[in-house]
Amino acid sequence: MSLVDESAQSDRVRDALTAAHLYYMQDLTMDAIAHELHTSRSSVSRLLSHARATGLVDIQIRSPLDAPSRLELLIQERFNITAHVVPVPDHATDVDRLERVALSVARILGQFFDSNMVMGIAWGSTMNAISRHVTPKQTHNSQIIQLNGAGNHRTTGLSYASEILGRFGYAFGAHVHQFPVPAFFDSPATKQALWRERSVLRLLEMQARMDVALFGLGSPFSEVPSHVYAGGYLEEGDYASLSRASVVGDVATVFYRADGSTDGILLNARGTGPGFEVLRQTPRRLCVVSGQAKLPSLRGALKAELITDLFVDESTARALVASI
Amino acid sequence: MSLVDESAQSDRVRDALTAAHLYYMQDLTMDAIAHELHTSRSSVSRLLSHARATGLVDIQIRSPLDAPSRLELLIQERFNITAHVVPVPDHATDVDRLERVALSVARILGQFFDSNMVMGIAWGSTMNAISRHVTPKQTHNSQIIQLNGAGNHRTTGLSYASEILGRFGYAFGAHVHQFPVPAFFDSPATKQALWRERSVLRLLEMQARMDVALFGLGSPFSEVPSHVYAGGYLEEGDYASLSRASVVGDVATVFYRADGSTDGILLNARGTGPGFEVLRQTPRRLCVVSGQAKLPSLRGALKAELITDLFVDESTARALVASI
DNA sequence: CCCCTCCTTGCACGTTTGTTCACTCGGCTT
DNA sequence: AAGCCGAGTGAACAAACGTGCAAGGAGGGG
Repeated sequence: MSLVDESAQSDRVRDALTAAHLYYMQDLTMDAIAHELHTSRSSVSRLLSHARATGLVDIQIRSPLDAPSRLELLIQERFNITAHVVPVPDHATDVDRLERVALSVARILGQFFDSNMVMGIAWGSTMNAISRHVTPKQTHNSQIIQLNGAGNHRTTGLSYASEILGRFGYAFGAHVHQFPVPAFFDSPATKQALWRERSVLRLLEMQARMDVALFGLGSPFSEVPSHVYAGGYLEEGDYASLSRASVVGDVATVFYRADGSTDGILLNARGTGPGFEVLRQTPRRLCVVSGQAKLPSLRGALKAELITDLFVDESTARALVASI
Repeated sequence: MSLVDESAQSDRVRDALTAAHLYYMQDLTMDAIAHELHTSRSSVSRLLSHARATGLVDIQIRSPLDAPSRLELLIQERFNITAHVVPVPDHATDVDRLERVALSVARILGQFFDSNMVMGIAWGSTMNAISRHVTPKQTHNSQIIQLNGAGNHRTTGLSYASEILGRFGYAFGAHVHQFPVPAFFDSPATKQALWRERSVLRLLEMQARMDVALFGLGSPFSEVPSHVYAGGYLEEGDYASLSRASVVGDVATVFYRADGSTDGILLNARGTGPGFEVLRQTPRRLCVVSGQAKLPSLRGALKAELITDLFVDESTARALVASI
């Protein structure tokens, strides 16, 4: 980028800031702003879009604390976590549902992440959807780390996962640390060997002291399988083994049962995600769920105490509390 | 308010919250929201207005830190305070100017005030303008206290000042503590006597430990005199005395000279505002200035180190840094 | 030096939003 | 019991807004 571009850039930012001020603080119309800024109304409209898209304008919704929705209260009481229920009409399709929850999360994420923090991020269709909408927020000295490997026997998986991570990193101005290993090793021994490599150890150490974790849930046996299950990461035998072990879901390729337990699930010895004892040390663990298909998986994750903040669509939330 | 009204109220708030979510987080159109909420588009428009007006939706503008305006930087460097420059076109009238600065301050004030805080507030045309626009924000156990008396020889001044204070108190859900004394006593002895009353002492103690002070500036000898000077609070002789003492302005009826000094200004023995040594103990001291007429007054207040955060219109800001 | 490309601009149009007005529906009074 | 009052509603209109498009301009490469 040339010097000229740079100063044009900062001009643009300054104009956007001024426009935002005039629009959101002083309630001028875009017309009036256009006049003050000596440009056209359309340009002001675009400036304001830009200001919103780049996080110069930050719009938050704050419940008066005494009025979180009934559902949020119920979930809070029953599971001792903070719930953020996303209103989605009951007749919405699962795709809509995911998209709308993801959009909401993307907008609110900045409230959980700040300078000098480390955020761990999984990958999958939910994370992908979120990543495409994250509202930027400038931070310093913050890190985004990949929670689990993404390669399979066909590709190194780098592009998909790294695109996702990259978008988060870009939005927050954070360093991105990829985890260049397969999602599942073919043999536990290989994993153990790699887990002694210094480059991997460095990453594991960062995981151990991260401030925020962001993840969706996998649900291997629902009709709408998650990315891991559709993408060729697992084979027939693996499925059978998961089924035998009564697995109901996974978080970052670590599988668990309905009661939240993980002991004796063979596949976990080959998976690359952080063990739950590591995850549970993380102060804030944001879980994003949409669609009732993930309900069993969600129940298990709650049992395992993996979640501190749950983002969930309204009807799934209702189902969660309905079914004692 | 009846029980029915109350629940209708909370229904309204819940709807407003949902609408705000759908509009600001999920980018639906009002039409779509109307459909989901089973109401008309107009109602949604009103719901959203309501949500904004009551602070359910909070819109902030955050400079990327590396790009505060040139003016803000200059002021910061030269006076060691935080400046918030409000963009106002140069050809605006002084009334416009005041109104627009006040609106901006009203919108941003919530960022400086929170639960369990004590905020001291002066009164005058600036405060009046701000009070008519404050965006509500619910707080608990917070207090608003009046910085100086408001009576004159004709009225007790309670209604004017208490309307102002009342609006702030209502917006923040804060207790309001009025200061039922005249702006200036006729004799210093009366002031000293009252200053030993327990009710007054209680107020002075609160002033001494307030967290935020909010005030405008008076400028006795400019063409556009402030409320105190127009309202019959002072008499001919007082003016002469101020003039002899080279007074350039006042903060909450405490007068000062261009160099920030107050010693030997007789009127201060009869005024009721907090002494500067008290004010300077307050962690955040927000000063709102609009119009170049107040420039000398502003310079004096800066010399006296009364200000930690300055809100000022663009052209006055420019004049402030231009003139060295 | 010219041309090509990419980015930005303002206009024109269609869409979205704010607001006025007439109306309805409880609650309270006479 | 009738009637009045105020709050809230949707329809209709007017204002404000977003966006596709063609034109213009700056930068880089041939």
